[in-house]
Amino acid sequence: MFSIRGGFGLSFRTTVGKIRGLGYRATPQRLAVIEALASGRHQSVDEIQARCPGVGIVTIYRTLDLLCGSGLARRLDLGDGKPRYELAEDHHHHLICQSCGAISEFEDCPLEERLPREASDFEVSFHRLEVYGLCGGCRG
Amino acid sequence: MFSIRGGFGLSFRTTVGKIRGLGYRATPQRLAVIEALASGRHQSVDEIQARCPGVGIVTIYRTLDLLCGSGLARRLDLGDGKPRYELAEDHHHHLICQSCGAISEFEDCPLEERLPREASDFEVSFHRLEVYGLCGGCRG
DNA sequence: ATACGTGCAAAGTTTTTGCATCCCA
DNA sequence: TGGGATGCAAAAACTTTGCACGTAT
Repeated sequence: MFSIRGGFGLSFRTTVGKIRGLGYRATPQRLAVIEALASGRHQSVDEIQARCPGVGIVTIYRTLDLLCGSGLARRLDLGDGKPRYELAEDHHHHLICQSCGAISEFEDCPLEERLPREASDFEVSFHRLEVYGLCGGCRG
Repeated sequence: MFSIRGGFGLSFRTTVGKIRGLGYRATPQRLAVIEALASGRHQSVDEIQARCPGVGIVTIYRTLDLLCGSGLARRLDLGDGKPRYELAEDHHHHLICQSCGAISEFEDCPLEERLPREASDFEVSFHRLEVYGLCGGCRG
């Protein structure tokens, strides 16, 4: 029922490893959700479900909660109202076109160790950055 | 019914002005929503509604859509699943404690003109940054 | 055996839509 | 007065919960 093919990326393997390390079972349904997340960025619940045939929507929600609660995945709001999910390991940020809604990514984080001084009383774990504007196509 | 008191901040006035400039009517309900937004940051729909007695929830949703669609307000996801709204003019970023959920802000944006080179084909309009970690109280 | 996980169905929330009424430019 | 705006009720969409059955250790 759940054919698990080979050739996953790093994110998939490390995420599965961490799930086990945390004491959770790596069930076929969970593997399917993680594989779905590993195979594309910023996916909505719909898109994740479409990549997990045979897995109930309730299990998908519970797995996403589990992953987000463990810090292995994160939920994003990219402006269209739908929550989107990504594996946490994959650090990058988003460019969102306000005209056509296209989402692209960029890898080189402009923050690095540049986080605010005011945050001195705050132990930074991770951050999230989204840049909005107009993509090449929409600028015309 | 809608008592509009004086003494608003800049955000309130400029937002109302822009609403009019865009050709929309500045109705009492819209003013109430804008006033609510101007009086606190990152508020949920519930909180906004509580500050707008007498305004129907449908109107609140429609006004938030109008404001976000016009770029006068923005929706945020600060990790707790509830959408939150803020006036766009007020540029700042958030620190979110992963333990207690407390949200604080910081004003000095570490990005400024530091936005990515890859974005050269992208006309930046604004950005959003959220920093997650542990607040002073939760670090112990 | 036992505790964890899944799925169905139902309940709960949140958000959107249809439509009649209201009201300001 | 005429089109924009509001509000109610209903519908739709989204998410969570209860519970019985499965399934790995």
